[in-house]
Amino acid sequence: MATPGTRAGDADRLSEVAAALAAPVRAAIACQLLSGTAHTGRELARHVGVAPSTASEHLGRLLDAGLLTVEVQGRHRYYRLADADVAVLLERMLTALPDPPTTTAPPGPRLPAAMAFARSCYDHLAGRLGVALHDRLVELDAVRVGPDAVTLTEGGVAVLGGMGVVVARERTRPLVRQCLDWSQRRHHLAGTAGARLLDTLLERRWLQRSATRPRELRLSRSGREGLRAHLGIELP
Amino acid sequence: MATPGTRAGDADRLSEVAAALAAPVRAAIACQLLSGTAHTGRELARHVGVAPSTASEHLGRLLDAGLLTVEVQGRHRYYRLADADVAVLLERMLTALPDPPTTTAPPGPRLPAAMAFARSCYDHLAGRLGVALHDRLVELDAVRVGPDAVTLTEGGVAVLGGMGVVVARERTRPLVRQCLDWSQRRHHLAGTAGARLLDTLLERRWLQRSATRPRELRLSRSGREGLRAHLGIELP
DNA sequence: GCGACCGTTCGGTCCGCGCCGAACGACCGC
DNA sequence: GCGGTCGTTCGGCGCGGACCGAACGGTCGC
Repeated sequence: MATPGTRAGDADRLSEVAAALAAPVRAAIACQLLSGTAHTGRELARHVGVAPSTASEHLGRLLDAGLLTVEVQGRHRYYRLADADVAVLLERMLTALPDPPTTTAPPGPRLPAAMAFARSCYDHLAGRLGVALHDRLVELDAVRVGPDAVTLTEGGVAVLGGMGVVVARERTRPLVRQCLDWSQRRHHLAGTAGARLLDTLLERRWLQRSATRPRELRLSRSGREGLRAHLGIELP
Repeated sequence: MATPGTRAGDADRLSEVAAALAAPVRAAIACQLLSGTAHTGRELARHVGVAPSTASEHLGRLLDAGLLTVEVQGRHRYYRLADADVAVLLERMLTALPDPPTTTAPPGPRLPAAMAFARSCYDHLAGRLGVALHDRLVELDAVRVGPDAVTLTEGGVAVLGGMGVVVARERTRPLVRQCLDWSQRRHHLAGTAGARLLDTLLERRWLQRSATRPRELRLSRSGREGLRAHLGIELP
């Protein structure tokens, strides 16, 4: 299943790694080492602007955390990232992190209190309904979630076809893709198939756009019945 | 370019986010919120086992770091992850982090103390020197790294030719290939070109095999100068 | 061997942080 | 209005971490 359900140990390990990177000096060292090259302690100390003894302590902590490896060569000790996993982790953090420090945006238009049951996300379906559909399609093996890619199965093409959704492979984007729902923090269905699905549901009047907030969607009676008939989903 | 070249600000922001997650309590809160549901401060306090006042401080820090959003509703304050980016970041960290805490591996058969500066890997060059050569050749566009394949460019044939390395296409294997260096966590050059390169360097006495450990190589003075002259590499 | 250098360890200072209990303001239900 | 609940802020305690300079063991070059 897509939702991991983090267990206690995860949080502990997470905090360990985070603590190892919490000091600006250590974060700078890690970034420096991210180039893949090895560096001596003194080089790193000079680069981040601390005394060699201080750098040594930081390097020790990074070693303890398992983020670094040291290689002794003569009177030098070359530090490098422990392995590819660590490099991947840092890269992911660096690419994914930038939440700007939340410059005050609190007033604004005030969110509609409750997350919409169904809403559109770009050109596909999101919200609780989007997640429910995604999960059901996975359950039916219409969409198959692999370690790297998500694919639409033969059966999936048939299931969608039965609902009047015609999917044609496009050059520009994958047939199916998972999109993380901010409100649900679960995946819903994106990609060409996701877009065609939304189109069809709107055409068939299974979904209708709200007059006041065009991104919000309402499930009609026929839509509820249609989804139950075609996919076996019970909706409130 | 493969190496992203992280800048100073990156490291700072990295340490900020890391510091926000460094405390076990905060990491636990973040994991709890990763389910996507909002929680009140007291709920979170109870869940992670601290006093409400303590939780409040932690929540304040997470807010400051931009990882959380709060939504006031009556006398309750519902905390949730700030946005999908944060969820993605946490997910990535949780999936990518597991560097096991470095289970003690010190005893063992004792590696030859220091990783060889240069060593042969089958029939081509590995170790730090192998990686340096590989990187430099990529930099010079002598070797071009594509998404699927690695190719030797026209210029690359010329560069190698200038060093006396004659490469001829063979039936049995690709001209160039990348070989992952276990000690360096970087690629070095393999394939026909890699083999011919090592041959030539040995013939020219730029490299010499160690008497005691034949796979280890020593870079001679002339080798150092030759590599600087032909490839512009500065070696220690 | 003798210096020169590299890196770690040690002692010491200081700041910040995590934790709590108590007090305070905000809000709900009655 | 009045208690009860929720959450924050405030003092206060104690620990751990960050930093440095000085001292110590290893290694290289001569």
